[in-house]
Amino acid sequence: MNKSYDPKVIEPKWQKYWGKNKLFSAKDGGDKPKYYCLIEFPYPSAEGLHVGHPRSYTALDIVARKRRMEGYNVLFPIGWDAFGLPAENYAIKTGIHPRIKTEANIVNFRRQLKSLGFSFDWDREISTADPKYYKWTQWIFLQLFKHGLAYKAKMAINFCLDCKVGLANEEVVGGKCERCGGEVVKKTKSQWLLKITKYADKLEKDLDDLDYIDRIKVQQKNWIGRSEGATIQFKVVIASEAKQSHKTKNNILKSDEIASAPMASFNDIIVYTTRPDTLFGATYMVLAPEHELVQKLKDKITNFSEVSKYIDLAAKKSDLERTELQKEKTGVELKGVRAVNPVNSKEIAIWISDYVLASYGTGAIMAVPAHDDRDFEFAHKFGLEIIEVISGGDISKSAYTDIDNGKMVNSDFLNGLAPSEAISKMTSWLAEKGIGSKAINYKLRDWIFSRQRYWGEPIPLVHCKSCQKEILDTSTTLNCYDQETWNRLADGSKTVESRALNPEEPDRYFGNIKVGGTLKLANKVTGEEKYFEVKNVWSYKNSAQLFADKEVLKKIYAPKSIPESLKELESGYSYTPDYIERINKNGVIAWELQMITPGIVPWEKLPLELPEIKEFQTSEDGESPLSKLTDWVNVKCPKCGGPAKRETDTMPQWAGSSWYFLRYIDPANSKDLASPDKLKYWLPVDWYNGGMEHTTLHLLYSRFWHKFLYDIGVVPTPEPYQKRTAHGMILGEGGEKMSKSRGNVVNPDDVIGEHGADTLRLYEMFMGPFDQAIPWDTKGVIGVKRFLDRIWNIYNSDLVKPEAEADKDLDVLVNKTIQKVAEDIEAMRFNTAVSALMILSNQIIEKKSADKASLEKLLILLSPFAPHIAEELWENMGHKSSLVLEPWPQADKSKLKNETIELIVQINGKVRAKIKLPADVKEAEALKAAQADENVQKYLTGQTLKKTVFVPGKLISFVV
RNA sequence: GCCGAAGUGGCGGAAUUGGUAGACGCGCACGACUCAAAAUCGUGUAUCGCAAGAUGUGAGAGUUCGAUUCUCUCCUUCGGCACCA
Repeated sequence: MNKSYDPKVIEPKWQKYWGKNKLFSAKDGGDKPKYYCLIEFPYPSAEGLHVGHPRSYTALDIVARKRRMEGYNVLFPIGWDAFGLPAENYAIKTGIHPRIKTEANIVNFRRQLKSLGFSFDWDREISTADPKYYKWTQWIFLQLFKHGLAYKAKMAINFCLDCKVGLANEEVVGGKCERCGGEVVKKTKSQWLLKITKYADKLEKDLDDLDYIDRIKVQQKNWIGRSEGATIQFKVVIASEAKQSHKTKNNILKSDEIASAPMASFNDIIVYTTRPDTLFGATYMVLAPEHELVQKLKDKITNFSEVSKYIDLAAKKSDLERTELQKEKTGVELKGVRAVNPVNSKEIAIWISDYVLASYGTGAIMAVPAHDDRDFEFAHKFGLEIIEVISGGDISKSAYTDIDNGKMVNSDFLNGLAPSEAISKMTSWLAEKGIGSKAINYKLRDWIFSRQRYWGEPIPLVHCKSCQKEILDTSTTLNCYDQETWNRLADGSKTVESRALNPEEPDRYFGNIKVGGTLKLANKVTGEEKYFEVKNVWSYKNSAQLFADKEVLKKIYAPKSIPESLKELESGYSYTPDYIERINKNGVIAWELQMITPGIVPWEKLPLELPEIKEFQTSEDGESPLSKLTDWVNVKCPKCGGPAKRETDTMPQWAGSSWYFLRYIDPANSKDLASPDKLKYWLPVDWYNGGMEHTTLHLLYSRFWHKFLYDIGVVPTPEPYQKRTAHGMILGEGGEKMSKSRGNVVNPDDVIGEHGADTLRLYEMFMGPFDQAIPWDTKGVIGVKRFLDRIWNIYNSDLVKPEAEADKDLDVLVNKTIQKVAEDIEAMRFNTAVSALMILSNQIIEKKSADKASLEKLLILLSPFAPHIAEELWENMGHKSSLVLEPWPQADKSKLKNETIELIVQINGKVRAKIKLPADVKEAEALKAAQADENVQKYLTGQTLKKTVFVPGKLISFVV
């Protein structure tokens, strides 16, 4: 009677049954506690489902099914991340519209997912390419735009010369075009960017309270790359030819010399450093080649042609070259100008080099070759001075970068301190003197958000020349004469204060500010300009008292809202004492500004649908295919009614997936992206599982969007996902990545066809630790199928006779299994959970008998993993209602221990005997029994017993 | 270079308040069934040894009655970032 069961019959039967009876529908409310399980919705590719999908989906399907049995109202939804490049590339090749192809792929994916028996709520299915859906993607973008978090800037992007198409970073593989293998060059284009950097601190800090696996937290933290340090101001002076030629090593300037130096103060160079303690060791400074001051100092630099040549060379290097050629440092000294180290008035050289990045910090560094590896290498190559300021290393061999050891030397008032102490002492010294301040920097960059592609959400904006002209003509200009002020003001979308910035020259930063007016901010150093709408203006004196007294504040600002800066103060932020003092002395003007881009007008009639086109190829000059549709592009400006043009860029694939989990909550809502009540009920997502590859992309992006939506009051929680786990990749049979070209792709359809969905599900859970990459093993699949066949035979043959009486040992094992399976599911140790089920079934087979209750419990425990066979056998046992509705079993704590145990007897740490004893045996009895053992006696006779160790229920250890 | 994870049979892997190393599965060997094969079932399966026994969790040291588990040093593999000052 050893039959194998036929999944082809029972699996479709139960899939139909579950669907018809809506057993997996989530209710928007009710008495049950809610539980939101989420998997990353798939991109419906032409290849169909990959075996990797079921790994993640089965795992959370198990959790969802367990939660339902535990009495939760579970939301476990599914949808389609339907915009994306492959469908568009296919369209370019074949002329078939991406929508047609994508819809066909979705049909295939839906069939495949249904054939796996996942307990999705299919009534909430969504697709990001559906205009009813992307209406809200566009709406969120417009909110970002209106809050100054979306802006356009000129950027160098990747561009494939063969395909004549702009590429995303993800589409560049090894410096070549992913599609055609052609050469990729940098091309400067105007791009939309989202200001994710504004959320850098929150994205980092809030990770602490989340239940994300450590790897994810660490990776996101690294990516955000927060570092604490200080900015330090260096004055720039003109160097005499004589001083230059002597390569003066100890040229200390007198204070009047600095004051009378011919350079204006706004040509200070500000550097960012994490090691202000080493300031006495700064022997030169380095600017990024792109640093604006290089151009500004053009007339003063005596070797400008050489400098200019270097800048051109650096600009031509691709990212690849710039990192590949990092072995050898290059650079050019700016002759004719020198910087002054503010701590000791020492005159030092200024260099430019491409090892300093324009995009990080201030684009300028102080070089401390004795205590920084890169500076050390650079100083050695160009023969620059190296001064040791921390003892403990050997700076003749390498830079000493240890921050935890060593003592400050050659550093005047820092001498003798530990570096960490020196950092805080130097930082406060700099602040006191007004030549530096504490600063925080992030590696995170703004998110390049536009694609010159067709198959994505159109960006709902209009470019209007007349609106632009109006703003340019009517705006008040505010000039910034130094970079620091610019940096403080030009951030946008926050409150900025005037006067207090520079109490001595208040008018210099003051403009004619009106609510609703437009403010033009002009950087007089670089020529850069930015425009702001003035949202609010306040003026007040003696504000320090106001900060402290909330009631007074309310009176004064009753009709208006409290400015953001004051709110921050209330919630624990603080200003430095000298800053408060300056406010007291001078009073303060505060403006709430919002960055705007002149001439760009939101298109509010959403959705802005993708127009139909026939040519999907990006144009010669890298413009979106949409730009060729003149009828669509030319519109009336929604603001002034004049002639205007649409934005033709589309959003990247990451847009739709940044908020999809919100739409599942209320998928048919046409008034809101989801109703506030339902959002309040379902959020946050309780458990989200996905791939590690999305840690710094989708996961970070969607946290950013969610935090923004929280700030504007759309969603009720500051974080979208409470718990995030990640699955490992499934590799091909040889341990290599599965790919079409290697021919090692396993198609889930084939596995299901041969062995059934339950086998595929169970195998993927059993194959190894869930979070690790693991190769596919066809033989392993067979092993799991054998297990299911054995299960089938337990219930369908005379192999096992159901007994009325429960066997005591079996009862203990059943209870142990209940506990083990439950714990393992929560900890995602699915492999050992399956193993526990195998042990239980093997035991039943060995005993050739089992009671009804035990047989039922085995089916319930198996059902989240292999739901079809479990339902079928459940029905065969005579049950009328679905197994899905059964409660999850609880282990009987009194039945977790066997009555007899094998006590291990060790002598000097070596196992010498195993004796059967009652589980609750006392030490004295155990000792007697152990000493009575023949083998033990052999080792004990003639020895003196030094010590015995007794571990109840486990072992007894003799030391002789 | 920095950050992170991990090294256990022929293979995937079990084993956490430190207490029988190798659960479970694959593979392999032998046996049963069969004319035969497949499937299935049974037995065995870390290494050396006939055995008693000894050795054994990347390497080396340490703590301990006892270490895959804790500490230190080193090696290797994988993943992420990569001149981030």
